Amino acid sequence: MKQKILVTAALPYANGSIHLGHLVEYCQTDMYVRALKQLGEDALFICADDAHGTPIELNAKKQGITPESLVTHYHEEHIRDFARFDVAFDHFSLTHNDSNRAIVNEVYQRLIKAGQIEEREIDGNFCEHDARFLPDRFLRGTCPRCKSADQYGDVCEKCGATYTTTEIIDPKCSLCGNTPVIRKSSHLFFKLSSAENIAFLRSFITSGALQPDIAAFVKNWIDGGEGLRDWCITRDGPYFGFPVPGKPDKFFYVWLDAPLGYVASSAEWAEKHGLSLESLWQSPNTRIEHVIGKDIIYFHTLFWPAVLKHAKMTIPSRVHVHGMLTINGEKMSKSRGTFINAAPFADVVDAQALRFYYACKASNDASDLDLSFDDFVQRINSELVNKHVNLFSRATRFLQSRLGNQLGELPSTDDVQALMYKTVALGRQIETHYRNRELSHVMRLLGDIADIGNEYMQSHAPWDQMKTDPEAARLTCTFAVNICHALAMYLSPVVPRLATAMASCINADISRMDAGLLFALKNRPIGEITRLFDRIEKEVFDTLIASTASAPVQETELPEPDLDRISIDTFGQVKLRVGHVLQAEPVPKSNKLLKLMIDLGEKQPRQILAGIAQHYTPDLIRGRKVVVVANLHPAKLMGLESQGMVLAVNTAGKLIVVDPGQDALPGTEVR
RNA sequence: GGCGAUAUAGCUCAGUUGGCUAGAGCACACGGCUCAUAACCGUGGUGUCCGGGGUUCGAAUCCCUGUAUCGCCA
Repeated sequence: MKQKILVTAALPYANGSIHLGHLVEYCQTDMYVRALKQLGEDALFICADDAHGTPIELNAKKQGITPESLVTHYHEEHIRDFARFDVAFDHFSLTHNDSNRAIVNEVYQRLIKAGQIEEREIDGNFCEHDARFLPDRFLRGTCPRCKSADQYGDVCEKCGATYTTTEIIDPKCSLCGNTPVIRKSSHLFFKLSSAENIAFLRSFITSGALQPDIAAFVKNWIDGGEGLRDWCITRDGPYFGFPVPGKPDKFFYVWLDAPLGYVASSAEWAEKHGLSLESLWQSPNTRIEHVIGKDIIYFHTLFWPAVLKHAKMTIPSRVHVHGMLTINGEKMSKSRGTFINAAPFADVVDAQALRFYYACKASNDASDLDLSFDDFVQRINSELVNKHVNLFSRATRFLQSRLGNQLGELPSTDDVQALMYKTVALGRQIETHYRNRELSHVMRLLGDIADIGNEYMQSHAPWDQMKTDPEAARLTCTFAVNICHALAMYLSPVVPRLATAMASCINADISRMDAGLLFALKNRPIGEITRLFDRIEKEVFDTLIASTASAPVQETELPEPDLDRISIDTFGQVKLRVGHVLQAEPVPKSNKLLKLMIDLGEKQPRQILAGIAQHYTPDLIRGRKVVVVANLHPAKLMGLESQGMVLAVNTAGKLIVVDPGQDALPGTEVR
């Protein structure tokens, strides 16, 4: 019985639209699976939408809809978007359904049986205002190590310290801003750090399932620093997820049920095809391959194989990690308009062009892939259109316009024999590269095949042959058409619609990828010739970026209340100037305000009130250089006009006036 | 801060276990062709292979170190 290859792509989160970054993974994996199938492998492409977790729950709440209708909305949208990009899953499910619920409960029972689950009581931050425990992301506070303010509940972005949500100083709920209280709550832990599991994971990462550099990377997590911790697999309600049987108000953590979505989606496919789930996930005859981005290595190389092992399911043969997408060399950015969703892209550019481009640039390692607009336009126009499509066009149209649409024999000369041999050899290499996911190598060799056709046309010049020997011209074009057959065959996983159109024009079969089937087109008519692909105008990206940049943000992003990005222009509207404090005196009846006269390099010093009296005496501030917001509307405080604002840092309740240094000249702009 | 990756022609990148004079595409220049979606073919490279040190008969490749850029941090 033939081995089955079950390939998965990571589950997209049903809380937003598919964008070009997602598509790197789905397009590449789709090309890989299509190639496997055409090579005669029994391959399956399985995926699902990831429906659970706090961000979805909160986003739904914000929009006044149920989480179910939110994820259904995105699920339907994702299906439409994937179809436009020819991403052809064998099955695409949603993790919030009964089949996944059944799998999760079953695996939970198996983990308990295997002695891998332990209940422990832990401290958590509970917000009484919102009546909920606050996960890391919904807690902000001051880093206990470097004292940077306004950091996440688990890690400091300034100094990189990691800590627990109970260690952070001055915690605040990022939903309502109130101070949470510490409450105990009991949770279930998967015993990831046991000696047994660590030994297993060590063998897993060296089993060949991971690229070598990824294996080294993961090994650091196991052996380095703090080592592995046990993994908390539950969350307190309210939480959008599956309830834990027998544990009121506890839910399974999304990262437990999401990867099990691979299994549940497989189960749905199996049922549709009259097969058992066991034949897919509990059979040595099935090879499991995951394709993931490097952002989720942790879950797929540690938790996931360990969970599968104790659930007595098949350990992945391969966890293939790819890099992230950058655009014009930088991370995708909403303010630069390069955060491009799938649908608007497909509205202005044939989606196959993106597949072609990604194939050209795809490496087999985890290095990032850059989409440069200039490079994209150049590559599509010069390689796809000028080289491949144009070869097709020149060969077929010559036959059509001058030779009655009829193919002849293949030339029997030695040079043609050699070229056929070379083409078949290139085809064999391409087949190997497809199996190894070396798509950029595929594309390079494909270019070599097109060169053979173009060079042959050029050197044999059928337009000259026509003058003396029309049948010789027919042979020349017949050879070129057979080269086009090779192009269509090997392009078909990458640009399936284009390849199918090419094949049907020349009545060629490309359902199987096999170099042995080439050079079979002779002595028969070719079909109707159509224009296959148009060049891309560089300007489409200008309009795409303009529309993306100006479009209102449709869906709510994860709550990041203090991280709203502004443009450089917005920042430029704030005029910050160096000021010299000439006079300082207390404001009567105020214990917070000081009245300052500040020289901003203008004709008259300005009167500015600063709320720093509890931290600075007049003597302490007088004579110092400060930073002032110079273009604030004047305001009246305690009956006195303030013509600006002095900048100060609030560090754990203590104010420190921002100091530009005594050498700074009054009036100098601060940027 | 920790860990990792990358650095090769104007641009995008190949370069397998160290091994001839370091390659390809694009761009550019010149020449050819006119079937083709102004496409195609040919010719053209003075590249501190990021800097510095080391191992070696021999280093783009291996080791150390420095710099820059990028990524990840449950």
